[in-house]
Amino acid sequence: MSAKPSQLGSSNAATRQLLIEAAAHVFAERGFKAASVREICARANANVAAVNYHFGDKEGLYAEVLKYSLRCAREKYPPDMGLERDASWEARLRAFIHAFLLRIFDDGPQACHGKLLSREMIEPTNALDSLVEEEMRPMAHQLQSIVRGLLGPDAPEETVRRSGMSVISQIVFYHHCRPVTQRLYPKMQFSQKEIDRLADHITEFSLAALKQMSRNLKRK
Amino acid sequence: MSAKPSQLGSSNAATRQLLIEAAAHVFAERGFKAASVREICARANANVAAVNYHFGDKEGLYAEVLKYSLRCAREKYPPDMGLERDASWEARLRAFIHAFLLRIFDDGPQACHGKLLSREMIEPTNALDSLVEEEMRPMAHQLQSIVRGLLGPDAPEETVRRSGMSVISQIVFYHHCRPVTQRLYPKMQFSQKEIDRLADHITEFSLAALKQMSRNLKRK
Amino acid sequence: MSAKPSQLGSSNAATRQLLIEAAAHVFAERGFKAASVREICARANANVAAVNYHFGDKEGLYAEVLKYSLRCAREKYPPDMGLERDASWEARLRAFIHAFLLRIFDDGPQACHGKLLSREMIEPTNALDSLVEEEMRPMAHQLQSIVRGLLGPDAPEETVRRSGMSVISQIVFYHHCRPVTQRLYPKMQFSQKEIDRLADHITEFSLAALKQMSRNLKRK
Amino acid sequence: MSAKPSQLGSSNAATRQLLIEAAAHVFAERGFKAASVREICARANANVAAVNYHFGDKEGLYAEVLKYSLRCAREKYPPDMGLERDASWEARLRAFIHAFLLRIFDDGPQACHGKLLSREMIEPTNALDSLVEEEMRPMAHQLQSIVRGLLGPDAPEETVRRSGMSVISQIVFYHHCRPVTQRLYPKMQFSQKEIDRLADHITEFSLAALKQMSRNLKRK
DNA sequence: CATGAATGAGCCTTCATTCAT
DNA sequence: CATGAATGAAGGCTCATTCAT
Repeated sequence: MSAKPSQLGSSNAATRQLLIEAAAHVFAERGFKAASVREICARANANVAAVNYHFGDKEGLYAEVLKYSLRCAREKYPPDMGLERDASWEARLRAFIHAFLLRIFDDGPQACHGKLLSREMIEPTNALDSLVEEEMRPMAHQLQSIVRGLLGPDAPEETVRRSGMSVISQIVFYHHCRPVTQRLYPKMQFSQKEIDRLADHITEFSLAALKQMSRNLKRK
Repeated sequence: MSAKPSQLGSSNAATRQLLIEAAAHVFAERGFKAASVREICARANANVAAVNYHFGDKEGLYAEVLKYSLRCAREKYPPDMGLERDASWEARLRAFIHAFLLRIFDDGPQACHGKLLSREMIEPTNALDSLVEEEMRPMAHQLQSIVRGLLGPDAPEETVRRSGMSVISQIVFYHHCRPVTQRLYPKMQFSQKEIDRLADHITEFSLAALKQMSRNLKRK
Repeated sequence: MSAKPSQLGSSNAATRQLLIEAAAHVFAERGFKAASVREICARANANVAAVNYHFGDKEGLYAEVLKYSLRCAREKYPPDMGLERDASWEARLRAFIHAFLLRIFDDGPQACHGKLLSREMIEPTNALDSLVEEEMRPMAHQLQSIVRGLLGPDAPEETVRRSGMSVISQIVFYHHCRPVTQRLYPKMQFSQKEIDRLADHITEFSLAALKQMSRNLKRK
Repeated sequence: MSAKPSQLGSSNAATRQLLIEAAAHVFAERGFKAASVREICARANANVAAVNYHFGDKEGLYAEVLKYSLRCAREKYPPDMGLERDASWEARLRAFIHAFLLRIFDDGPQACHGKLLSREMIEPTNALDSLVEEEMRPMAHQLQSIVRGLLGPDAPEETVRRSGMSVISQIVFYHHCRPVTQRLYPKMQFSQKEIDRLADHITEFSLAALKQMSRNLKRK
């Protein structure tokens, strides 16, 4: 309830958490190098030395931020996407796309998952390795099984893999290239509704492609 | 008369150019903030004060680098892509995709256009506005005319626009998410041949989607 | 009832002692300023705040370390050096030199007396005053009485005092200038045997000087 | 004439020199670790960044200080000590002792050679290696030839070496243990006159020892 | 009583920039 | 015109110390 967390009993964990959330914001906004420990601590109402005390150094804090950001994203958008067991491939694809879009565009004050990942793409840190294994590979598998379901059992593995990437690329694009798309089409806003429409389009485009490709495969 | 004459008479312009090329490299590799004027000058065999002398300040140099990088990319990969006037839409799409991929993956010492753009996506500078108008909007128009050619005249404008983005997203993806794809599939190398195959897949996927969508439109 | 009980009942005094011994080592190795309370506490398996709790502050700990180090040295090398009452002046001189050498080169884990004193020479603290009175003055008197015994009753007081310092200086030298002597003569090791030989030489040199000076005095 | 050296043409070299002299003082007074770049720069009327600009870092400055301090000592107290070629061994010994004492007690504002060396004894840095080779080994040789001259050709090499150290130790002692001697004998001041008397005593003591030892050798 | 958490001053270093030459 | 020298702000980090528990 008070501004200074030191009055609460759990001030240790509380300060730690505040630091992580503040850092997520600052790292997302400025990048690792340009982010300053001082700014992060100021946002968290903590002392300059708090980062070194709790996380060893700036890098340690960053690693913790990435972990936390991933955990948040997973909790908020669980990998099964709340689908029924017997959902059709089409429904699964739509759900996957929709959930991924939401996850990536979530700028909630606690995570900034999308922005942090975008920065990892440009300047990968050691944290990326585990991130790929823990988060991205499972999702890639999930998507590939959907794609295979749609392409049929005769599709070569490579086609499945590449088509999966074609689907994901469309999702990621709107986040990554937002500065360009917003300049190209200023009317475009990423409201909840717009994201829904986006999901519709990506699903439609991808389904069309996959169905047609499936048909092409049978023809051969 | 001085002890250290600047090699040649044209050293002024030459130094300027060397600075820009060195800076392109460093900005691409480290980002604007983390790039240091000292490193740039060292690479260009120039004095520490040279940047401020030639470009006013670090930002001025950065703007010049972006301009130069765009100019290089345009010269190397001209917008018409060397197509004949009467080429089919399919051929045009393939050419567009292929040229774009090449352009984005060109890490030539003089440009680093792809990496610089990637960084602009995450932290847009003032330079992005003109970049969008001069480079991206024309390309977007070009692509949209191709897409419209494939979707047919009845397709709503928005569908054309979004489908264009679906095509571009697939191209951009492999560059932007390279750190992830390389970790997911370590065998994947972006050799010339691989880029060709990539272009084939993106073209195939996109054509399949567009044709199927065109069919869907007619059915209605 | 607490989760981490402090091992034993006597942990208070035990921790104190552990701190002193750890501090002796660290202060000797790094010097007062460069020694960090954290390192000392870590070596003593104690909390960071333990130093301030037990000794007020870093300086308080240091003072206690010096006291302890002196006490240890005294116990191990008692001032009478185990000589018989009726030993000759020559024997006394030899015993004094030998005992002093041993004391100064003792790097036992509990004392580091020599190194600590060396540092006091360079940056005297308040503790030095009492150290001089309690330790050095008695030893100086002891040595001077030996020297007077050898120089004879006619020797002026100042000659006695200075000759005493000439003796002590030879002893101290090998400890203080060890880094240099070891570089000059790499073979030189301060084994027990070597220290014995050292004592022999210093005794021989000093006795020769004192006898000759005594003869010179009588001649006048 | 002005406080700010930037008005002089040679401000670069001037600032450098001022920094070295200020640093010599501060390093001698506080030791390497405890000395602060800020204090050094303040004393030299220079900016905090000046040290890094001129010497790379604190260690670089320290190395330069040691070099400079050695050069000063050499210029002021040249190794030949201004003796005539045919001087007797006794005269040479006296000159050596006197010159060494002066050198070690010189607290001139430019060098602080003695104090810096004392600190090197306690915490040797990389610089000590070359210092030993360039300065101490030549002096040790010089002294040993004098000692051999006095002990005669029959003296074993080791006796010569150790006797040399016995001489040097007496010289060094008064500087190194000054805090103790001054507390033991507060009247003792290291005025020019006192240093002369010190030289007399050390010479007398050493000559007495060497002559007596030479006699002992012959007797055998 | 004894301690884990938190503090703020201080450290060295790097930086883009400016100035006199 | 072009540059080497110098600047001061800001960076991350370590430190001895304090305080509530």
